[in-house]
Amino acid sequence: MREFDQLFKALNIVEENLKEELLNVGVLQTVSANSLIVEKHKYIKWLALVIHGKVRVWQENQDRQILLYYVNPIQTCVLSLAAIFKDCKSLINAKTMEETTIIKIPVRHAAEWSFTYKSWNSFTTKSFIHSYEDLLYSYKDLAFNTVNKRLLNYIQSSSRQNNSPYIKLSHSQLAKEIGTTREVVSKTLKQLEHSGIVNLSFKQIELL
Amino acid sequence: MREFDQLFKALNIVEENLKEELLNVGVLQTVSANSLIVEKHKYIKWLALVIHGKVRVWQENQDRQILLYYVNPIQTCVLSLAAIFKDCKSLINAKTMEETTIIKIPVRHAAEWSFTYKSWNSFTTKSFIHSYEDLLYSYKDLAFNTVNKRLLNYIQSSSRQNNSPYIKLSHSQLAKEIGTTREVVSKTLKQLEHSGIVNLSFKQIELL
DNA sequence: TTAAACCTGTACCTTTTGTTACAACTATAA
DNA sequence: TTATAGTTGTAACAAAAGGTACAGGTTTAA
Repeated sequence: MREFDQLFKALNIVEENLKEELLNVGVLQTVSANSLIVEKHKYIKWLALVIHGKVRVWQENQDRQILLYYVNPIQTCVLSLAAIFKDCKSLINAKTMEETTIIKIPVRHAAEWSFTYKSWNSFTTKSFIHSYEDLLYSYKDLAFNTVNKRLLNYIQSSSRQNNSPYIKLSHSQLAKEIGTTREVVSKTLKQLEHSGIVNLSFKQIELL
Repeated sequence: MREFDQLFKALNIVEENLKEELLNVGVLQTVSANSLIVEKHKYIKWLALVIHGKVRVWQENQDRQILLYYVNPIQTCVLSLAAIFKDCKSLINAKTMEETTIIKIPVRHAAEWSFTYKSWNSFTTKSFIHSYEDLLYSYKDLAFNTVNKRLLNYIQSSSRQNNSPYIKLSHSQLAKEIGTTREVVSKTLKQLEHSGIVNLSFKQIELL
């Protein structure tokens, strides 16, 4: 299975026993775009590891949303990880952004392995730490920066990550990334355009 | 050593080898009130476990602050934990609120043990999860609630935790808990008082 | 080609939050 | 007792963010 080999390589899994266990209990699955794969308040039964594709993880409140993070290939949703160990309900939502290939692992195994296999332990620990620090950064951003600054931060980091000056999102999508409303994003983007920082066009922002 | 026994009990440490290692490398220390024990941008060399006392952990930006959490006895600062595994600089600040007894453990041991000892693995994992979920809650609160609501949330949870209707903090201290300014807290508290939700007196808020 | 759905811009207004400036109050230690 | 350091209250204003309403643009698919 090519996908499992990719997984082993990405997570630096060298233990033959762990490879075998993963092949035994892991379920390879392709999920179409825009599928809710983790839902708030529901129990998590599987740990999903993304092989190809992209998953968006967010929190919501009525009609507003705020992004937590994206899960890119060979990462995992740390919220799933948390739920494994606590056997509790999800605090977040996760949806595929495009057709996504995942390997699903029943939660109880994922918990056991963190003690049995060094590479798995290292993977779960790193996932937690990375997610925690990421959230810490977002928290500070939200606490001390204005929408203007947060929007610019988002655009800059998005541009950096995609290695492109073009951000292909509508204003309402952007609003749901940074936790505000569409109108505020439209106004703020116009300000940024007048300041010569971005160029605006239909469903696209160019970072100058 | 009474303090070490308390630690073993609180963390459900049963492995004799781990107990021995902790006794060997752990350093028992009493820190006076208002000491900075973790400083932003500095390397973390010790993992501190609080036995008695209380430690405040926060983020800051110029003259503003926002609380992350308090470390109460037999918990640990998860930020220290994170730094252990990454050998990196602290993203936060931590200060003792009162005279505090801690057991300090050199970071490299804390990392090794998470694979060697089941109870240690369980402790570190639970610490991460708890901290992550806590931060997730705070993030959502900050993203979607007004100062009024966040202040009330803070007062209510503080009252619940201390099992007392009295919150003994000045307005400027409260401002540094919820990430705003003193004037805003004063005004908001007055609103809450007029609504019959609290009684205000010098350095004290009574939750009705 | 046309309807429907979604996107963008913006005027106007409200609410929330932050800032400045001052006056008065309280606790504490010399 | 009295200075002093910190606390509280608040008016007046400014800036940031949110809400309403509507006009007009773009895309897509029937």
